[in-house]
Amino acid sequence: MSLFALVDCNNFYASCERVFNPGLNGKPVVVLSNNDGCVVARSNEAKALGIPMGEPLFKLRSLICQRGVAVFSSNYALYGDMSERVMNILQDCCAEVEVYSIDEAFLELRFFQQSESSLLAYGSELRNKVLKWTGIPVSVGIGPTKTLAKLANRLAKKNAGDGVFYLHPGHSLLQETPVAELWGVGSAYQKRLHAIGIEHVAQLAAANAAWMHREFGVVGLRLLKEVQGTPCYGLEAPPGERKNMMVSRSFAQDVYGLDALTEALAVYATRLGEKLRRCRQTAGAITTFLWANRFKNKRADGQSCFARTLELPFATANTNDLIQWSAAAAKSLYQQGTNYKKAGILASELRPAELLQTNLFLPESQLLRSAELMAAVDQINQRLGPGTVFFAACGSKPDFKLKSQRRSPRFTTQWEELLKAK
DNA sequence: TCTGGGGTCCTAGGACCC
DNA sequence: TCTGGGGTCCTAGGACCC
Repeated sequence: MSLFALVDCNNFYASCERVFNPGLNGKPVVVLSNNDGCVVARSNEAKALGIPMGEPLFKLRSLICQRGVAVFSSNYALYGDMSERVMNILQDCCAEVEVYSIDEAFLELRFFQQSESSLLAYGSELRNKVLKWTGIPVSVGIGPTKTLAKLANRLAKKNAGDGVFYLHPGHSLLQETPVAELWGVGSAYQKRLHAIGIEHVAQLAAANAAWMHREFGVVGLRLLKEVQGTPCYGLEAPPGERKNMMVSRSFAQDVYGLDALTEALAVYATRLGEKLRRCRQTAGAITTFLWANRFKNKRADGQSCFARTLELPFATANTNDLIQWSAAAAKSLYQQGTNYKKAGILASELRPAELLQTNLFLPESQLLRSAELMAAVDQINQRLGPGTVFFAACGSKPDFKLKSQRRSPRFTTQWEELLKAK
């Protein structure tokens, strides 16, 4: 029988903040999205106060004051580094690991004694090791498919045990677990399932396969099989070969002018170039997006998303190229009088940077020179801090568009920000 | 006043070809 | 005038995930 474990860090961002600030233990903690807009992580105490995921900060002001909620801006340098430490430990403990997101990983357990007690013991050992070595608490869910392991993880968090749960397909808890708790069931599927009387996971597991296929397509069929204990998904290879790469941000305020939009896009193009070069990829096409403010749309037609895709004459990861083409696309998309709230650039048709692609008008030597220039820029920015060198198109203060007023120090990645003894 | 930033997969429909 | 069947590729949009 196949066996998967899902290891998920508890309230990951909030836990990271606590590792370096133990005074936060037992207190409500929330972490905000970029721009300090919404709540994206909550400690258990914050959840108990009824703070929902995704709630905008402005709706929480009074609660935060009254209950002494600690509020942090996202500190991705810190979270990314802590994540790497956790994942390294998991990879030491198990040969087959898929890092699924910044705070969770699937493990495929092979050659494993499959009694429930030995599985639970293995989970506890993982848990204790990660907690001891990083300070991050994790929960472990184990089951014969990824979907069941994922659900087991939820149950591990909910049922105050020791944070480990093993779920087999016939488990009695499935009779009272709502289908919405399943991985792959969002609000749309939930509504359709409810409409035909399927409320709980056990009811879904008893559904007819042909009928599921007809009603919900292959996605629904796989969901059914997974819930029944037949794996349809294995561990995925690391996303070395990503298909797209995106950089997008909301603006702190609505933007009306083309110049300001172009400047913002230049900043995103810079980030995108860095991301591409870090992964040794080039983009064969880029799509430039502009979004009008969807909460206060001032357009007569109400349209809010505008996009233009450009097939590039040659694949590139050069910041200057990305800036030029995204600016050209923005110019063609721009409409006066629209209040823009967000913009972004998507790189697609990614291919390895080693495959230099030239054409008649672009000799190889020129491509090599441009790659060297970019490498030099990256090196300087790495050594002296991000944004030390940048293109003039980004304006004079490249980071002016992001609000991040409550970020904790980057304890583990910047020497100047090391935790100091008091 | 203030509302995240990424991604993936699947399906349907149109264009085009033999 | 009649107007098949099968395949591929592309795109837009929906649904889901963290």
